[in-house]
Amino acid sequence: MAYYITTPIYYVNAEPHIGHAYTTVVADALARIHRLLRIETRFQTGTDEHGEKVLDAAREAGLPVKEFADRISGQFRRTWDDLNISYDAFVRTTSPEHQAVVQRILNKVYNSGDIYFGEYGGLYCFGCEAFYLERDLKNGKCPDHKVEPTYIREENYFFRMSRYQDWLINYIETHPDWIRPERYKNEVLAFLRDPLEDLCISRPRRRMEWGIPLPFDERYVTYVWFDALINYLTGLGYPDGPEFARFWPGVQHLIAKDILKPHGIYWPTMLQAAGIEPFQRLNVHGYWQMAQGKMSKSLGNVVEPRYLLERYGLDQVRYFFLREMVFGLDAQFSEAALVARINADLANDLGNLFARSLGMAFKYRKGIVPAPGPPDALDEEVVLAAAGTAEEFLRHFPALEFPRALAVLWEFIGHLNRYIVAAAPWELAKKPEAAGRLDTVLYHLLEGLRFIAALLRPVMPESALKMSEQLGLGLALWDYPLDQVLKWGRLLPGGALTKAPALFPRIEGGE
RNA sequence: GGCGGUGUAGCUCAGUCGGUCAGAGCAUGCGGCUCAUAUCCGCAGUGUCCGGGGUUCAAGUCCCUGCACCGCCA
Repeated sequence: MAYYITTPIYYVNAEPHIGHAYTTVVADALARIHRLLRIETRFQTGTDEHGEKVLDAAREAGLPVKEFADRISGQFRRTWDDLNISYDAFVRTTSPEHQAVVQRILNKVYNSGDIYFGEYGGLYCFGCEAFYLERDLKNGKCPDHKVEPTYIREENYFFRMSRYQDWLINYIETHPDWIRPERYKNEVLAFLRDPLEDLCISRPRRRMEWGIPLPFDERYVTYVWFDALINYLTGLGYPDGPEFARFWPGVQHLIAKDILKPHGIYWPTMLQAAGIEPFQRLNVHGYWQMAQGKMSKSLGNVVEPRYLLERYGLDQVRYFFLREMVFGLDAQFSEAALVARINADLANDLGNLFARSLGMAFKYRKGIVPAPGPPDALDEEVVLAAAGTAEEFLRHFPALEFPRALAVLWEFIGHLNRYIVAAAPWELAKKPEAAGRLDTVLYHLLEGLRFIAALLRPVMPESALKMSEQLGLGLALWDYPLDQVLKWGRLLPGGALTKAPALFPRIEGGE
């Protein structure tokens, strides 16, 4: 059993923003939890570097296009490193390996007769890199770029996508979970109710040179989407790499809703034409809506991941992303909401629980993990709740139900906070005859915290590690597969706890 | 213009097959504890479940219709 998760390769015409960061954090969390479950995992991201828009952006920046692409690609990579993204492969479409795979696929499809040479004339928007019909324009201008398109007539190569329309419809209908959530599956099906056009997959070099040359006609370069989608194969060393054999077609693609069409229509038909099995699943998520309206560069409300990290902390941001957005739906983003989550969930609920538990262990037991005595009803409830939490969390999380999984975990955090009040260790500490009882309560608290840390690893890797260290756990125990880590009683009495600053400091002062 | 979707407490949202469904968290107010990051625990709310009509013994939950917002396609 193997698990292959991908993000889109990000287009280097602009710097990373919160939307890219969300997709990538989700992919990372999924990769991490599968690794912890000891499922062989491959996680790939990268950058998409060809095409007109990159050329334009480079020109605007006054840099040679390759240098510009290098720079932005590097920014993405650094941002992911800053976000603690555990990718196994970072594919760049300008790499020789990728170019070779693209050309190989082009040849294959060309030779099988699904690419033909033809002429097309129409209104072309350079910003969109797409042709428009008269009726699509708003006041004669491109609806996206507000620019009048140019009439161009040119000869190009076309991919016979239309030929695969019926196959695709049938495939979607016979694989109900192939595109999820359902809403996006319906959108693709709705689109397929109309006849599917063939896809223009070339650009004449004399007009646009920044792309991968067609292997069968040097006068043309490859249309950027046809080039980009193939990255999912490149990273696996298609066609002969051992990774390809192991991880394809068991791939989970992760995308935002704006690129549903290329992934839901171009990509599967391309694979089919190339004689490659379809991907396993397309997972589509929504947008972060900015409180001030749609995020756009011109409005100046683009939130940079780096800013959030520096100001609020890495794990805080990762937690927020997963807790706040239901996968597949849009969510509101505001710094106020982020601060509210940090203070309520991380500082008050979890951070404070951790601090008070360790605090009491130090105050009453010199920072040594005590040996538990026989449990009473209260303690047994904790053990039961821990097992139930782990079971539910591990069910929801890989199913992309992050808010639900985290809510379940926070239920348990609340349970432990209430357990403290009910058991009142400070009262027990006053009575020498209650020493055994106090040991038991403290042990249950610390062991409960170990469960929490273990489950939080995919979401907040650094904080989970800090918790683990402060609980005095050796890495040997930490590295067991998750299902073994999540057995009650693995925290060994006699272990030495460590004091440390607050895990998640409160953020004071309003916005 | 065609087809999704959404509209539930101040805010963000749960509400599976129509019958404790009128809920959770946050924010607010009051009370309690003191181990803790002025944290934690308990209690308290408030809602024309978008409007109107209908089906039913019974409707946020089904049907029709109107409005608002959003998305996809044209």
